[in-house]
Amino acid sequence: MSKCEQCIVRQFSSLKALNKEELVKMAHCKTSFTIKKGESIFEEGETINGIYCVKDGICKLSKLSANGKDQIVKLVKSGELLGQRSMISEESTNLSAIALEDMEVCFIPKAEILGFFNNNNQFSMNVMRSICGDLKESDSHMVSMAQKSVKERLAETLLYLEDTFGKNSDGTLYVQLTREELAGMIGTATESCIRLLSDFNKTGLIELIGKKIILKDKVKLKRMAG
Amino acid sequence: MSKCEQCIVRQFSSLKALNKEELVKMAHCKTSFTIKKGESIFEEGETINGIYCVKDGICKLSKLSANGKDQIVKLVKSGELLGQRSMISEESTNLSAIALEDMEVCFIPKAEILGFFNNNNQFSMNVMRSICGDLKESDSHMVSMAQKSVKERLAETLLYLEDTFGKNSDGTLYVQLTREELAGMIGTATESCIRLLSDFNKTGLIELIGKKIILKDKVKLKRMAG
DNA sequence: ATTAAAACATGATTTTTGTCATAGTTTAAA
DNA sequence: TTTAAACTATGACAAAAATCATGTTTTAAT
Repeated sequence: MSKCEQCIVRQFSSLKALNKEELVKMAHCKTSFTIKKGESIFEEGETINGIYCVKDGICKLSKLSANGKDQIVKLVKSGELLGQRSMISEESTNLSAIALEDMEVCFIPKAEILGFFNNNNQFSMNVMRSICGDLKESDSHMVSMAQKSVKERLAETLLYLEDTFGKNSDGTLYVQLTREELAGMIGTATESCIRLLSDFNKTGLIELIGKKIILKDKVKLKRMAG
Repeated sequence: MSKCEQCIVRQFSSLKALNKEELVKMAHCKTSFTIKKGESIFEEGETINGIYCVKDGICKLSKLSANGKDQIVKLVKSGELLGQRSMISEESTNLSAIALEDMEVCFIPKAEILGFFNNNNQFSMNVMRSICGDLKESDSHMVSMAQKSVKERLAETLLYLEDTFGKNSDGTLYVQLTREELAGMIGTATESCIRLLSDFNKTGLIELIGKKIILKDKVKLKRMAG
């Protein structure tokens, strides 16, 4: 059992408000495990009695839509928490969390977190702020979906991916999504997504190296994203 | 200055957790006012130092999109609170609140609410739950926008309007939205919205009486909404 | 190394949706 | 009460996006 004190999650998430004593308590009740690429941390509809800390790796939060397609609602990277909403609402999860690469996560039982809520106002406020941030993001995401064209959404999403997850030394986007997953992020058919990537490639906005993507003209991409 | 004890907002919102003493405190610092149909309670980008209680009336929360259209993110009715997210995030509002009918609202200053946060855990949990509910709703709304056709979204929205706000004695939907606003809810062009309403009318799903709408076949509408 | 499955790609076609134009109707203000 | 502005409605057309078909490439399993 490792300590939580130096954990990346502690540095970046609501957990930063916890004191030494609380961190020790948490270290004692947490369970750590690894998730292989493609495996799920939890699935839509599942009941989870606690929250997950993402120590390493990236996962997608997705929701199955009525037409059978997976819509990706959000990507989550190391340092962030998962499952806060379900825990607080005392409901089953409305999203599935699936690893996009191998991951290391810790599970903290609900009782522990609720204890922190009662004794540490700063922690409660942090959690509230984090959820409020998600809400704002989700609302603005919703407006994009409703009002922007697929082309605009693709440009927007490519910029988001580079800004949030960075790029490899060869300049390609770090997050490796399949075309189907990228289509699932922007809410379109896989073929439409592929076709637009092809267009972007031809017009010099991006460069495709196999299935990897380099953003070549971020200024134009930004203008296109609106 | 009226008491808050019997107020509808106290019955239905997070405020239900407040005790008598806290309610008295709140009654002393609140300011009540009326908002005429079409007027705004606050506008996107404004800083609001507190929250609003909706005592009477319905308003729309909308966001101006890049293409100049107003996307309606949510409708809020009496008994609900407004502005929680902005207050907690300590940011300006990301949405405008505009009255769809004459309204009565109260404003509670931020300091007061933060005081309740510190002394009343149940209240904090209620606020968290309420925001978590908004988040879940927003995520699922986003998936609808991304994955459903305009026709499906219209059917879905009409059902939502009747279920949430009810109907008049003549069977027409209680909330009176213009076609432009309805289009703004489902994320489409006004003309497309009007055209589809016309189709729904011709196929007996709904009946149009002037600009009022009656849902005639909710079963088929549900099936269509998917 | 071979092979099946998954992922990528592109063309052809249809459906959906947006835009522009025009006209009738309702609403609210002078 | 009249008059302008806002709203509703519909047609014609253009643009955007989905679907279906087909073929290639990549990946992973045997």
